[in-house]
Amino acid sequence: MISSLDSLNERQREATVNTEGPCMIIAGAGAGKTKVLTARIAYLIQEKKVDPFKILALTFTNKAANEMKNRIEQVVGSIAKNVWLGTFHSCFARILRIEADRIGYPSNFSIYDTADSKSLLKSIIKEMNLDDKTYTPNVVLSRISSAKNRLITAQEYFNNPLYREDDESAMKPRLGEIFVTYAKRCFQAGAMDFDDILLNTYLLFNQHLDVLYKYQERFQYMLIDEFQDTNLAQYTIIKDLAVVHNNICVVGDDAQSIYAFRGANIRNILNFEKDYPNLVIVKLEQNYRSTQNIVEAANEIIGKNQLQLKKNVWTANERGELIGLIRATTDAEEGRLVAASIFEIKVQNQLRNEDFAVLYRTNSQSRAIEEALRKVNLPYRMLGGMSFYQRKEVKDLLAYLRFIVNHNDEEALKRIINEPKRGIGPSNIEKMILVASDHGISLWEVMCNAKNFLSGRAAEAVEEFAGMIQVIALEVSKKDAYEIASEIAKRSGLLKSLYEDKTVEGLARYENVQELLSGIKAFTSNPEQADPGLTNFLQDIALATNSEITDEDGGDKISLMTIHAAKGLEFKYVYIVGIEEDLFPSPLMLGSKEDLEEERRLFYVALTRAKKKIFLSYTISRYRFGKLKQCEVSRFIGEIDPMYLHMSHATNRYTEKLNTNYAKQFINSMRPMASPKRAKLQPDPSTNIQAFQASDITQLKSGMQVEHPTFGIGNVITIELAGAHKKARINFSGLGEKTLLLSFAKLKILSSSKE
DNA sequence: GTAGTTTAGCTTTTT
DNA sequence: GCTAAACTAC
Repeated sequence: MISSLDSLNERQREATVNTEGPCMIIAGAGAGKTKVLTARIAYLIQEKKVDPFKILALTFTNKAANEMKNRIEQVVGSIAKNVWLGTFHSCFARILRIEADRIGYPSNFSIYDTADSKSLLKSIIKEMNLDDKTYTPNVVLSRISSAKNRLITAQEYFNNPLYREDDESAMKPRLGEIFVTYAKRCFQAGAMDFDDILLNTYLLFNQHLDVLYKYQERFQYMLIDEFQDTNLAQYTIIKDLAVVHNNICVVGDDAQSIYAFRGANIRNILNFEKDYPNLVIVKLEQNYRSTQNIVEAANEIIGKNQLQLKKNVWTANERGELIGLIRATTDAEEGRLVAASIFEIKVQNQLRNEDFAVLYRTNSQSRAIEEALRKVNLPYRMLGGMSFYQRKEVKDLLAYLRFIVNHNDEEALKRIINEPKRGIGPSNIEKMILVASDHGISLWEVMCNAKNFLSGRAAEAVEEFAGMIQVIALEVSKKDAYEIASEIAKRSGLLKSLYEDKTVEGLARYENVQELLSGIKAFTSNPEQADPGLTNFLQDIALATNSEITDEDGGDKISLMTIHAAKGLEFKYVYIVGIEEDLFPSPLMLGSKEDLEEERRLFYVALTRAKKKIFLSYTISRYRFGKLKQCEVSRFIGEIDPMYLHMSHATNRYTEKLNTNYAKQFINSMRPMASPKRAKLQPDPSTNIQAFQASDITQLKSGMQVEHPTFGIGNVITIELAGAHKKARINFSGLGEKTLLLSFAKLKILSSSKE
């Protein structure tokens, strides 16, 4: 018999073996949802002898997909690889690649990420001569995105007077036009954005019934993870696919629906029964993860919501410890207190770093925590945030690769045409775009014949660039992804220009590119890799966001991440930081009761990550947008019965000192002194700018006297490394303090001062 | 016209 | 705190 069935309780077993017909598993937090899902797939393969190729299992994140794949493999062996298991986006993209020609796309279509989409929208808005303040890319994209998630195409949107009225009353009457242009440009570029992957899959199935039949036939069994987070597009596609075999199993927890902002519709799970009257519902209500205190406090929070399915989450675990409250004065102190608490608990209980996690509402909160952990030498790992693949230099190299594969990829071309600088500036690009639209040919074709349209140096630069791309594009079928990537990195001059940049940030960028290259190497040299080609690599990378590369250094580390990223994970000790009214709930989510309920579900998700103990921390002041702001305790803390809470010792030491006005006083004392009146920046006539020779600024230290060609003579106050930049605060005589970015500043060192 | 600097402005969460 | 746009100098 299957070993995995043995470790299941009665309900879990029921959810596992009930394979025929529609089934909904409502799984409370920590109830063994992943366990059931994997057991179910293993059961299908081993017991029911179902061909793995005929099983489709969809998740939301790559992380969840990978974990599930590994667990199934442990039970059924390498045959597990044949299961169609992946994120909605990656599975549908796979189908779209196969069937691309049916909807007029090339099978090697590019995938635009959010940055690409916004950039394209920006240029469209500019070309249409619209005010970029009423039509901000953010607003336009979210409108387009939500339309696509509701299966509304650009044309339908444009033709429907209802949407136009909506947009007109929002003072954005031309949104429909922008949408249509955007869709056209994406199509011409052979590119899909994230939402297109869903929308086009839907259109493919609806316009080509033979294709739909093929996949309906193929997917004999379907499993959907995190069903509460599906949007209309996802739900409709699943439903269409399930028509023939009707073996659809959805797993979810309405209490953990936290993606409405991206179109998720909690009603998909609340109303699922209406679409499938003979639905079997299994509720997994026993929590195996957390202590009684945690389960009860979390239940109390989620009980405040109206929109939810009835269930009774309970646990047989010990009562456990109370929720610790940590109160700090600033975000930096919050970091210190959290780090100190982790250190103390770790030493006292002989725990590992990986038993701890720090969760926050926004990625920007990570900085203070990181600094504090670094100071006490606690190793940590950050998930999400500004991911590796979003770094400029990484995106640049990937854009080169994308463009080599797809010469129509407009956004990729925009990135690389003058990066590194090769003398093809905005006005020349403008010219070529004009020529292209006049002749009805693509920008790429213009570039290949630049001599006919441009003059002199610019034409040469363009042709050289185009020639380089052509040469390498010819090799795509002969060489693997790594060979192509390292060749283009060298020949484009990208590596060289980064190598020559000797600043701290230049060095980091160079290393990032090298890291990307070795990542590609790992991809091509993986023995299980059937297709090491560039096209395949790009398809893989486009939808793989962050986790992969960070997971490689799998040492024993504390986890730092947003609450969203923590869904599905568990830790012994969980610190939820920044429980403040202007942060969590997010002020942007207080528009409606439903929004607030989503924030409350988010809080619920955070609380239920913990096995042993939760710490909630807040501070009375916090740096935001570079300024110190006063904060209030979040309403969510007030929603927890005080019987579950206690103030931590560390906090009391600080709270003793606090009086009622302390926060205000503190902020006032921290407020930087009013900057001196800006003097008009006239170059000092005594400085001969022509002869000005900058010194090597890596030598620069605080206390030195320096000369700037424009600002004159000043004293270096501090040199600080702020993120990717190195900055110097310099007090110039007569001008006051100025902060200069050292990577650009031209400074002459006059004295090496008191060293 | 292009490259080099400085400043303004904006940040929820993710595929 | 970081990026893109605006500005300035070549």
